[in-house]
Amino acid sequence: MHETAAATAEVDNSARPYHHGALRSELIAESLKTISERGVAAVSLRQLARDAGVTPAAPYHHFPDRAALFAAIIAEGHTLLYKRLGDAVSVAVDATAALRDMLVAYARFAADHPAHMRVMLRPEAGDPARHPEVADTRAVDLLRATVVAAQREGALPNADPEPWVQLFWSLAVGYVTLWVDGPVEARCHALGTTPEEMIERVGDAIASLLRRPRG
Amino acid sequence: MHETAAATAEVDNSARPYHHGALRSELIAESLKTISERGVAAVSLRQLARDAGVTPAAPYHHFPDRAALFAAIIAEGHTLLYKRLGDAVSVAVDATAALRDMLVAYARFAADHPAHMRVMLRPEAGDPARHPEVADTRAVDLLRATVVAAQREGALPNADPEPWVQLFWSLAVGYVTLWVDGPVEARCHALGTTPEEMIERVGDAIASLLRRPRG
DNA sequence: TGTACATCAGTGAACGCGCGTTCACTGATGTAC
DNA sequence: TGTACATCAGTGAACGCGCGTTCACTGATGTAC
Repeated sequence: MHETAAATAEVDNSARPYHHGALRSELIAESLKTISERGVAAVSLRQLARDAGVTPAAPYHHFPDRAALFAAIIAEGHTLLYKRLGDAVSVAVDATAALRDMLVAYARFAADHPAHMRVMLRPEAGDPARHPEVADTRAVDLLRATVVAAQREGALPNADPEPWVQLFWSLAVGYVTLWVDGPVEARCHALGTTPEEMIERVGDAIASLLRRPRG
Repeated sequence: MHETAAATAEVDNSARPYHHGALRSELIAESLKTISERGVAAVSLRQLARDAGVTPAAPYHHFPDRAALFAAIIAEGHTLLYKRLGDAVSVAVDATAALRDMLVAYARFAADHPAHMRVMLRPEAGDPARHPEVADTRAVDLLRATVVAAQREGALPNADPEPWVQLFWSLAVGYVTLWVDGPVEARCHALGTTPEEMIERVGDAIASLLRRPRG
């Protein structure tokens, strides 16, 4: 076993190809792992290079600087999130249900991709001035369309949709902010529930207001 | 003028007392300035010491480590915020108005104390495990009392108040998250309004739902 | 199918930097008698 | 009122560290003919 292990280690070392082959995607994967475990601030290109078994200068062939890495993660996050929200809207029975389900889908996205979410909540990490893809508006455009649909259905007043857009957007962002690094986890535990269940109830609460019978 | 300035500089140097006199509060003040201008990550005890004209070791007589500084800022922020929310509640005509005005007051607090707000949105910076004052519940307790009052007034359904507490809390946190480092400023500008005005409209929107005539 | 060559994606060493924190110390302050 | 002494809040030097980034380089890959 000893010789075999030594031989294997030797072979592994000599067999390591000069070109990594998928360094860019591995750097992103390592970043996400670090962010989940120790936060955005703990990410360094040198550490990522070490994790990938590569020289400190190698990442610079894929990302011009640290902010570019974060910008790539944010862009990827926007695409994943937009997909989730689109799926939620497409199966909803009406616009009120769509708004409720978008909220829940947003929180589930955060639960399934906490590292993406953490970076998305710190857009300045991606240097938006130099990386405009950080300011992706697809999700909020979809939200606006859904708000307008709710207005047409009479669930929301027929006034300027923008305050409603801002309301639902803020609600989703606030919930995940309080969840990923804040007190929601502990609070839900103290209340005998879970963050996953709590966001459903919050969604039910706001939906109940939209559906309230009125004269 | 030359000699005077030189003399003054000399006097200033020799007149500088061995004891600073108010180092702790100056360190906090310098932190807040740095956070407003360059973000939480830019704060370092060495730089603060330099700003205060003091040796790098001096701050350690007031804060055992960097996290303790942030914990102190968070605690101060909680007290300032709680005062604002209490004032808002105390002048509101009914519970619906109180909920609306708490939301607006929360946003105004963030506008007036952006540095406090930024740190409060990153509770992990204050190492909550070692500094329990970071998890201050006065604001959310006041919110819960107001939600219960709204239920008594018939503005909200008489069910579990906690989802409503979570809803208003998330709404406030989300709005300021999107404001202090996010896209709300640019978005409001594009819409021909301001973040200060937008939060009023969001407050009106949610209040209109609570007041909606119903049969 | 073979070869020349451009390009790509690594290496390895080095740069300068600022950071958090500790240490033994000392000047200034305040308190007990 | 004066003095001894404990305590407080500074000094200045040093520690080890990891970071982002740049540089001249070279091995591997892929493409045009």
